Order: sequence, then structure tokens, then C-alpha cells
Amino acid sequence: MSVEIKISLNEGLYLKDPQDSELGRNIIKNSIILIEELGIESFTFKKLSIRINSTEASIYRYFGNKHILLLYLVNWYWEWVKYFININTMNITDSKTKLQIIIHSLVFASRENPMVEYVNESKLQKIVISDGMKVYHTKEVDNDNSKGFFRSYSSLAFTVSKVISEVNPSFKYPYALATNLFEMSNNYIFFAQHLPKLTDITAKENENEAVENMLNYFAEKLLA
Amino acid sequence: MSVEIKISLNEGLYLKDPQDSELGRNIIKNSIILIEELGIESFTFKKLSIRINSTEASIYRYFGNKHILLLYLVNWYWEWVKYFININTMNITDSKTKLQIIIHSLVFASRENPMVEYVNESKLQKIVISDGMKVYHTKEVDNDNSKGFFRSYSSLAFTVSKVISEVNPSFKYPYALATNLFEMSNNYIFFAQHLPKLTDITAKENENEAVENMLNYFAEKLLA
DNA sequence: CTATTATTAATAGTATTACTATCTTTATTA
DNA sequence: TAATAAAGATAGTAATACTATTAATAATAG
Repeated sequence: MSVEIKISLNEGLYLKDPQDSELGRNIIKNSIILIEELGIESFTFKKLSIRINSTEASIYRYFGNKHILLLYLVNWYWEWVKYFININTMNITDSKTKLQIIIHSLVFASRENPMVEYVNESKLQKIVISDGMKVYHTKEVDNDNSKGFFRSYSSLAFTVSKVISEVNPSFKYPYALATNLFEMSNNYIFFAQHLPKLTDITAKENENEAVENMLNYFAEKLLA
Repeated sequence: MSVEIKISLNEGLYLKDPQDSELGRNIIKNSIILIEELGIESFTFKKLSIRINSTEASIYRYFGNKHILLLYLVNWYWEWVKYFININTMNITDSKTKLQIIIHSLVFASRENPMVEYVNESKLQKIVISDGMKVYHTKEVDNDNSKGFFRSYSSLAFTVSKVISEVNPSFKYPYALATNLFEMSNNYIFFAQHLPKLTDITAKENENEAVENMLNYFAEKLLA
């Protein structure tokens, strides 16, 4: 017996739904492993096809190119974060506590129970941290946006902005704070590991916990 | 009569100093124009060589690859921002005012007097906004960092963190706030233009001014 | 004011990437 | 059992990211 969970993503993100076939799920599973390993720049459909004993042509039947595949994975990630934020804040009434849970979920997204067996959420989080912002920092951003390719992200921003406004209704930039929490969370996990001079996080502490503390400190001051 | 200003950048960023020759300055000038136009992904040395009536091989004598060239330009940008922050804050004693000038300089970097004729600072800022973070979001980040390729950025972060600590000595994360101001400044200029749903900036206002106001609002609350 | 040296241009070549096309085999379902 | 859809096998192309070599030109040193 297995619990089937299907994440619903914008249909423009694939040519053929990868969740519906063995090959499709294999593409998702192994693209996450390979992109995490090589980085998006060195990742190719050719390399992936060799890894899964398939062919480039077969992968192209699911995703038009690797940029779309990355968009697919990034959207998956934010859907998954949203899902966990929802169930974790469901029975919470205090807005401040809600925001703390949100921050915790952002930082420790990868530690929660895995949802589907073919997605390694820990590696997926690493991809989003390293390559996530590349999906919108392109010349096609307006076109991609018009197709709704950033909807998972902005829908989460909407949810979080509501909580922020609950904590402090007079705070002027609830959206910007929401998205900045997302960006900071990813950025400072990365900085703590690779460019510690850009943070105030000392090597001793657990990095993710340190980032969580920092985000709470920022949020508290901003919404005081 | 011309005032010669030479920006000094990490020597690992080029094979031959482009500031020292006509061809080198032409490479800088036109790479800025082309990268701004095409985005770093579609930019190639081939296209640049055609634009400047030279050859790929000649460009490769200055820069080992386009990633290094981008690093060179990004470092140039931060050196330039630092220079303006320095002269603008030179005679200011009040730390709060200093921070406001820093924020203004970050947002309006491109509007100040151009420093060297072959660098279009306005286009350079657009490149940094769109592609700047790609220089460190790579698998080679640790290696590049060990060579000092992010020194201009982190040295500016150091300067700004000092001012932040002057404003409020008990603020726990002066470095993180400094770098976050840099990132936010670039991010929200970009978001305001392309993904306005992720900000609270309305279409009516001047985008950069709106971003400046937002950064001041954040800084003030955080350092109160 | 030549001779030497450094710089740039011209040309060619290679492995890899990012696809597209076609055809055969295998699995599914009607 | 026939029809159809999915996947595999194979081939091919234009562009990219280089490296190498040789020729032309400019700078400079003796």
C-alpha cells in the first residue's frame, strides 16, 4: 500500500506530465541528484539520459529544455514548502508563532518527512539554494511570468504576507518582507557555507539554526 | 586633457590588464553593452568579437572565459559603488545620515558621474542586478573565493557593517544587514520591473525611489 | 632607422551542447 | 488481434567554448 500524492504544477512546465510514468518519475528523481551534484550549468540532458539508461530524445518528450526542468523543480519545491507551512500552522492561532513556524519551515524544509519517494527534498533544497534564483534572472522573465511559471513562489509570498500583516497591520511592506525572508533564508545558508565573511554566523554553530535565529531576529525587529 | 582613473582589481581576474590597451578597453566597453542586451547566457566571445571587429582568440588573451569576464565587471561595479560611497560620506559625521547615503548610492549608483568613458555605469548596474549573483552561485565558489574574486563585494560589506554598528552597536548582524541591503537593493529594483507581485511597490511611483524608501524603512526599524 | 619583440588578426580545428527528426521496438488498450 | 501510444536507437545540425598555428602589424630598443 502506498499513499499517492500528486503535486499539481502549472501545465506549461512540462510537455508530458512526468508524474504519470515510470520514466517521468525517473527523470525527476535523477535530475535532482545530478543537478545537485553538477550544478545547473554543467547538467545536461545527455548526462541525465546516460544515468537513467534512456535517451536525450525521450527526456525531451517531457521537458522542452533544462531551464523548464529547473523551473519545474523550483516550483515543486515551493509547493512542498507551502504544503508543510499549511499543515504546521493549521491549528495555530497566534500570528507571531505562525511566522516563527514559517521561518522554521523555510530553513529546515529539507528535514521534514519526505512526501514522495522519488524526490530527495534535501537535495532539492540545495538546488533551490544554489540555482533557484536563476529561473527568474533571465531575459525571458516577463514571458515566463506571463505563463504563470512563478506562481508557486508568489502564492507562498501571498500567504506569508498575510501572516506578516496579522502580526503588524501597519507594516508597510508585507510582500517584500515575505520574499526577503525566502531569499535571506536561502542566501545565508549558502553564505554561511561558502562565503562566511558576508554573514555574522560563526563556524561553531549549526548553520541552519543560526540562519533561523537571524531571520527571527530580523522579523521581530521589523514587526515590533 | 583627460583625467585617468584606474580601478585596481584582483589580478587573477584577467590574463592581460584590459585597462592598458585600446583593444582591452574596447572589450570592456562592448561586453557591458552586449551582456546588458543579451543577458549573460546568450552572450558569447564570438558575438563580442564580431561587434568589435576582432577575433575570439584576441579576447581570450584578456579573459579566460566569460565567467571571469563577468566577475571582472561585477568587481568593477562594487569598486565603483565603494568609491562613490567614500566620497559622499567623507565629510558626514552622523552615522544615520551615512547609512542613508549608502542606501542612496546603492540604488542610484548608475546616476552618479561616470568615472571612465569606456564604462557605461547604467548598463553595468543592470548587469549586476540581473546577473550579479550568478558569479558566486556556482560549483567553483570556494575556489573563486580563495582567489579573492569576491573581495570588492566583501570589502564594501565590511565598510557598511561598520556604519551599521555605529548606528546601533548592539545590532547583532551588521554584516548580514549590509549584504542584505545590497541584495535587496538589486533584487527589488528587478522585482519592481518584472515581478511586481513580489513587492509592495505600486506601478505609479518611480521604482528606484520606491526601493530607496523601502530600504530606509527596513534599516530604520532594524536599527531602532 | 633597422632589427627585435610584442600584439593582434586570420584561419582552422575539436569536443560538447542543445536540440530536431525519423524509424523501430515494446507495451497498453480497445 | 489490431491499433495506438510510449520509449529506445540512431543520426544529424548549428552553435558554443575553447585551443593552436601562422601571418600581419605596431611598438621599441639598440
